[in-house]
Amino acid sequence: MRLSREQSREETRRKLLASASELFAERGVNGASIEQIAERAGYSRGAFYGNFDGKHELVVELLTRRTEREREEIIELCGQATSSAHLTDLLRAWHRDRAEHREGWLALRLELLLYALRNPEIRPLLAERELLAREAITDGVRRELARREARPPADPNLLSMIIHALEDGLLVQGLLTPDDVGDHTTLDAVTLLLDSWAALDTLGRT
Amino acid sequence: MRLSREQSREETRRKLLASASELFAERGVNGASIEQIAERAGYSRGAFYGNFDGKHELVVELLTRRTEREREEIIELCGQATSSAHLTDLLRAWHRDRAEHREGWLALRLELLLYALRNPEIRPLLAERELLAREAITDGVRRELARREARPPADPNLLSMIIHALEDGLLVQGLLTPDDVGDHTTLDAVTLLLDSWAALDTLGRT
DNA sequence: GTATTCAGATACAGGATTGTATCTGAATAA
DNA sequence: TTATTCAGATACAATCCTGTATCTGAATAC
Repeated sequence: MRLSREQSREETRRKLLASASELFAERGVNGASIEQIAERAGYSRGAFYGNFDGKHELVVELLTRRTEREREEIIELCGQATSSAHLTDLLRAWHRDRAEHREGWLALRLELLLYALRNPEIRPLLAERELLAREAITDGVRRELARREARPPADPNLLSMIIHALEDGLLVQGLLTPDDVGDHTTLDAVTLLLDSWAALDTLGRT
Repeated sequence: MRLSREQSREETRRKLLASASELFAERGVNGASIEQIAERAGYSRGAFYGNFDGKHELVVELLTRRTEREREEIIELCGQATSSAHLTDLLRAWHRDRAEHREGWLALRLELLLYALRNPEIRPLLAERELLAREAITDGVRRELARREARPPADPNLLSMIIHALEDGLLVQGLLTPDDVGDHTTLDAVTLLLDSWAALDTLGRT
């Protein structure tokens, strides 16, 4: 069956965005040329300029769609998590889904961070994703502490900020010193933090 | 006074490396052309190729010198720290020295990380710096826990890994959601962690 | 003081990238 | 069916970047 014009156009945009994601991870936003992006998607440079004003607009669209997709993933992950699911199980599932492409995923994240660093007007697009993730973690931390019959020993937003920041930081350390950071390290660290926060609250109440 | 050839050459290399650092932070390793690097340093492209085989060799040299400089900074910082200095004071001093150029510093760090991601053979050069920093933090954590009359509730290397990773992660979060991460956040977080680790040990011994 | 060496400048050729302008064939509308 | 519109391909001019080859003047060696 032939595609309608609208369908065809959307399909082209989708392929161009997917191709760009790959190439941005491989060669960087600056290192990937329009021609390479179009070619890998199976199109000519003309098709690219017919669908995007330029690389900047493509990046913005990419960020928008990525944030939307991650929102859905987070909602799905938390939705299927009954209150009985451990926070560490959620993190484990989250990391498992990204395990195969970990370096590529990190590369793209760092590239987009740098792009946001140099184009402050798009920072909110990336920030939204961080807020969503942190909110989900805040809920998880609350539940975990409740399970340990402890109350948050500090602002829950600080606690989830710590765990969320830790994920990024450990990803980087795992890249640079793989011998010191295994698959278990993040979970070990989070478990340790939850235990010690529970301990701090327990001790504080005596 | 005229410079000797050797001095002159070293001076040129120094200026080229400094210029490259700036431009890498501003426009990325890929986005900065040899010509721009040479021009900002006050030289021609010929001078660049006379001193470096190409951009790759310059990056390697840059990494080598940066690691060396950071090693000295860490040693100096820890050296002047008598055992009476708090870990948080050291972190405060460390961050203070980088406060003015925080975004540029983060940009360069992320650029070099991405470069290492795509050139695995140079990862050890970046890794060495991470190990140095983590060792210094390990010492600090040990002292802080001792001050609280507690023993490390887990492998001290994991504890320092957490704090070190946290620094990176909070830097990123501070960029994306500045409202949620102030200057005090890192110190708040580290203080909280130290307190809760001490609590966990205390509780574990009862 | 003269010859030599070398740091850095200049010149040039080849290739890559960009953005636009124009062309073609299929999808829509009449 | 025929006319029109539009997605995508092709062609082109302009720019930028790279790497090398050659030139110049100052520092070293004799």
